Amino acid sequence: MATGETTNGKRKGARAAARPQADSQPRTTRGRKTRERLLSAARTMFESKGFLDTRVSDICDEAGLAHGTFYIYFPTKEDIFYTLVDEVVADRFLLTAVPDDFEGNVADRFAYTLRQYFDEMRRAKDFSRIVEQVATFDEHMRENRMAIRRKFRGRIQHGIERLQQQGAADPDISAELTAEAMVAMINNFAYINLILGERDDLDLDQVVATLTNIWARSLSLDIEKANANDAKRAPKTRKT
Amino acid sequence: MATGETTNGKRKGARAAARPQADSQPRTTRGRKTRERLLSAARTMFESKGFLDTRVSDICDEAGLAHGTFYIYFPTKEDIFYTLVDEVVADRFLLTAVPDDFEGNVADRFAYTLRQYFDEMRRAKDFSRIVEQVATFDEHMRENRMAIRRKFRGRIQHGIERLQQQGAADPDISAELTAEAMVAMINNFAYINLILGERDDLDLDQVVATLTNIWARSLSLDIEKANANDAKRAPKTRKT
Amino acid sequence: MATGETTNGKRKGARAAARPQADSQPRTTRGRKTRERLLSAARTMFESKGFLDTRVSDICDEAGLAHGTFYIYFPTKEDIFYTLVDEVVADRFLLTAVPDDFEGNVADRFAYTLRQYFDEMRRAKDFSRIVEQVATFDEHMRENRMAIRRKFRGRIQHGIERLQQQGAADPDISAELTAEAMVAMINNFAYINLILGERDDLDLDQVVATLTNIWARSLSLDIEKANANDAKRAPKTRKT
Amino acid sequence: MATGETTNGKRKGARAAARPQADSQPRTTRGRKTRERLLSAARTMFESKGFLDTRVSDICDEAGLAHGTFYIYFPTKEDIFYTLVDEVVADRFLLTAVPDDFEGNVADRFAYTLRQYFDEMRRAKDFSRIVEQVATFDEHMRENRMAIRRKFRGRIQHGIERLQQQGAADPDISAELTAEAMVAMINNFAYINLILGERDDLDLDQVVATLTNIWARSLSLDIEKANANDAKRAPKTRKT
DNA sequence: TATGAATGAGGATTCATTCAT
DNA sequence: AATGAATGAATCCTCATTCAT
Repeated sequence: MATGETTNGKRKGARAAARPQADSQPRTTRGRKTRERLLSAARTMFESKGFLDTRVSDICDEAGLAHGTFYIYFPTKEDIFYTLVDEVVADRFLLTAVPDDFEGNVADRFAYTLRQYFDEMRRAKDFSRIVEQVATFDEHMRENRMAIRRKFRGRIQHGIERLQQQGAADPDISAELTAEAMVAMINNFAYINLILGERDDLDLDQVVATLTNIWARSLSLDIEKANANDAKRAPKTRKT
Repeated sequence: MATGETTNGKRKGARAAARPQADSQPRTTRGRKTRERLLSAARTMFESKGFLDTRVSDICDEAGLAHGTFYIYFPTKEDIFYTLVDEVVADRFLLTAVPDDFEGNVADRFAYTLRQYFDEMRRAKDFSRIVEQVATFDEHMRENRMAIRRKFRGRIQHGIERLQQQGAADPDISAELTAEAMVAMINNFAYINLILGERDDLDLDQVVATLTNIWARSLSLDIEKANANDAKRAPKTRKT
Repeated sequence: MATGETTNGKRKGARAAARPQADSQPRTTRGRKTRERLLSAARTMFESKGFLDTRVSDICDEAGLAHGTFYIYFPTKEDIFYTLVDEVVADRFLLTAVPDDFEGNVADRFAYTLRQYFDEMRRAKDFSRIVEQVATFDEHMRENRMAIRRKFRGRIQHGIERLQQQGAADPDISAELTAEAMVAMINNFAYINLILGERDDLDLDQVVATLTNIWARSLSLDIEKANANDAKRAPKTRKT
Repeated sequence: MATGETTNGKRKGARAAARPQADSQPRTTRGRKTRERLLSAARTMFESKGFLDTRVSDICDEAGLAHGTFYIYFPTKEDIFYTLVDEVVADRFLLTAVPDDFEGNVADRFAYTLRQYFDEMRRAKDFSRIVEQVATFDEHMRENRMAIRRKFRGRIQHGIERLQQQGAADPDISAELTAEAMVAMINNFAYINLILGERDDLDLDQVVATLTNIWARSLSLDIEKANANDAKRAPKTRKT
């Protein structure tokens, strides 16, 4: 025992020490499967009981594994949650990209993106609710959410600025604040109505049309001008 | 998290047994003062540590009272929180009412309300954050929040419908969905920017102007027509 | 929850946070009694099972208290041990002081001190064994032991130096190394024979005589000269 | 700590069930090498983290082997430690033997032995510290230590008795107690100063001289007489 | 009312050891 | 022989809540 070691050494030392190999990638197929089982069970439990009410043992029970097994793969409950988020949510932003061969004007594109986003939210409804929950007390998760939001806002802001440059949108409005407002509107609309499911009877087509309309009007969007520019910018998508 | 779940589950099995008189109004002056001290201490602690991290003993320590004293006044930690919410947040909705003698058109009125709301949010910034946190896992709190939101949305929706009837707003838009979108926009804008303080440098005047503009444009608001009607409806505010 | 709070907040935060009031002095008689019961039970358990094998719950069971009660009074098992050591061992050094009216020469004084020390070791035999155990892995305890040892050695060294100045001891030996050797001899003799009880049949009188003799001879002590000086130094003890 | 207790109790209830062939000598070269790697890794870990803080998995990691491999060679952590002790410490006693052709009187011989012992202690400083640690809670180890000590003491006692018979040492002192005291002095001096390294600046030559002097004086050793006898006893070392 | 001591269910985590491959 | 996944008993510690005074 190195002089200057921790006090007791037995428990304390062990506890403080770097976690063994937890979170390491399993080396065998069996291990990989077990890890998957844990992730799947964790998602099930988080979605049904929430993050706070889910115990590590709940996850293990659900996965049909001993308690100790959990710690071979994940150091804490937080970690398995982060991993889930990365796998489930991370690429959500990418999903909303408009395909290259998309046919339609700038408003159609906005509507398309919106629809993608809403569909994804509906799909991952339960998990998304938990993500929001965790973000209210977990700094790490909050930052994660904010980063995605900033990206999202940046994209909208950038779109507005381009339209302004094209003379297709009111040059006097603040692209930044308007974008911020649009993100707030979209996110919260989805959270309240799709995730919390406050109103299950919503017609998503109508919703998308309404929000797209708000967006267009708030910019005083001139679709003709925008279209003209679009055509010039990406002629390849127009090739017969 | 199954809707209707307990708050956080930690003490699930805890004795929910016969509580003496907890939560009853204290009969003596001294008792009333103690209750106030607890409420004040609770708010301080909730705001600084969050709901989950605040222990009943933290509240008592902050209030300079023995742990047991707490239960004379409140049966659980949740209860003191609800009480606080009722006292702090309850009348938030009322605060946004436009005074009778308000001078200005319908957009000014919207802007005024918005400003009131934002100011209040800024004022109760810390507490509001905790309310949002609790609403993500506490059914009771969530319902509370939704009720306020529904009221808020109803007011906006009603306003839109009236403007439509007056021929001052596009009759083809869905007043309901548009109102829902506006509430989402306003609430989330305030939450992210004022409560979480993502951007502390915001010029509230500009924000209010931007959001009001979005609202107006999304309705294709015709202020002249709206004004005319307003004048007829409430001539008393125009007297002098 | 202050922005920038810890990650999860629920468990982690709590665990990392400053322990509540543990280790505070109990305010009531009942509390003081309970603390005493815990200390007494801890000593019993430590002595019978050793430090490592004693569980906090063992102590509580022995004391007839609930597990949680322990943590009202002591933050960890280490702490209750330190407290015990302070109460049981701390003044061991003082115990070996020779009384003011002691009759006898310098060798008698040495023998007296030795006897005191041995008696005390025998008395606290079981606890002393545990102290030695803990000192092998607990830095805090080790330092505690070393400090006492340094004091002890200092006293012996000082005694040798004085005798050398008086011309009563060989001036050519290293007072420091000789003192160190004497302490090693005394401590280890006591540890092996009295604490571990390797040989229960020891005649302490003979042991004290033997060790005193070794000490005297190793200094080439001249008792006559030492006595003469002693008489001069402390005539009051000689006043008939 | 009840004598005969398990080492540390942690895994008391652990399955002490049928161990396959553990501890058997490996039959292949590869097996022998693996066993060596484990022993070497174990020593490294024990020396750096102490016995209690060293996990079986630490040893395996250090050895670059899978955790399961350990149990092919050693049934428990204790066992690999005992094996190490046997290999590292066992012959320590032998090392202190004075060579046949040693030139010098009886005090020189004592000094030589002492020096050998101190050198060896310094060499195996880290491991020795751990051995002392384990001896405080492991009955098996304690007995091991005591056996060595008894041998050591026996040798010194025997030496004293012979000198007394030769008329070279005070016949009135207890050879047994004096020997016990000398062993205590030597062991503890080495433990505190060489193993714990309380004082790193020690001049070993001076230390050996001082302790040898103490030994000689405590016997009232008459070197001349002792030499004379020595010469008679072992004339062969004088041949040439 | 107020106090503060006592309770004990509850959950996280570790790690020696076994086992299937 | 070697691997590394799986096990689960064991222990620590917290804190909401009750109770005796």
